[in-house]
Amino acid sequence: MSVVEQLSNDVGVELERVLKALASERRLLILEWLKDPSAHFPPQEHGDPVEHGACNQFIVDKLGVSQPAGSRHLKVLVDAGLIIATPRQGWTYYRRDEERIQSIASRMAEI
Amino acid sequence: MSVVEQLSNDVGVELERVLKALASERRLLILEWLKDPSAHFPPQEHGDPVEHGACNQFIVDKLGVSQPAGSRHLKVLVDAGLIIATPRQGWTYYRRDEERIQSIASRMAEI
DNA sequence: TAGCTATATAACTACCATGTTATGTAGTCG
DNA sequence: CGACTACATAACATGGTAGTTATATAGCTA
Repeated sequence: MSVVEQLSNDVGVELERVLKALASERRLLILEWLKDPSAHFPPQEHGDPVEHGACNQFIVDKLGVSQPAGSRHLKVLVDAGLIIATPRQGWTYYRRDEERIQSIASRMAEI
Repeated sequence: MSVVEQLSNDVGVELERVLKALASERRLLILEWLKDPSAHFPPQEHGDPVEHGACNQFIVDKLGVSQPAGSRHLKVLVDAGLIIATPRQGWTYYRRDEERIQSIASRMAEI
């Protein structure tokens, strides 16, 4: 199947959006950090870093941008389906959607 | 090797640029068409479509944008290393850099 | 309830991407 | 040489991206 024909697939439809989401050094860093939250962020009092991911605040701090700017980067990644947000006890935790990321990586092999 | 560490590689250094180049429906179409120039463009009087690719004019026409707009899309792809330009007898032919594209696809598997 | 914290949203600014038309440049051909 | 063609570049308009500060919302906690 051609890349263009894939534009009618669930992933293919979103291909341009996903690529736009990935085309940012800061968002690539976020995805990298989320591969191993415990290694990149301070210990969390609530929420298991492995199960739920890292909280917004830690990510924003590490990015070195304002809280709204970091929050929007995370939203872009969520909207592209690359990460999953889990609101919990006033915090929001983010983790990679590995299945979806893998699916996108497969499509990229056919670009 | 992590994605971030790859930022010191030849491909990794360019990862953001490549993703920005790919994050455009029009440029994805160009790459798709160049997979098989003979199937997507009229016969060329000069230049072998398989060896040198399709000429600027055909691509621009098929995109349906102005000549400068199409020309710039092609330049973005060239600058990202995704296609190769071959000036010849007043025309410029473009073909995919399959080796480079494959290299990028491999890196994407580690995103 | 009152106040604190975490996150999201609004409003604004600056910059980049992409489109256009106009023009420059290089090669072809009569 | 002069006209034509192919492509690149310049100049400009416009929309989207990404940053900021200010403000709203929601959940703890005393």
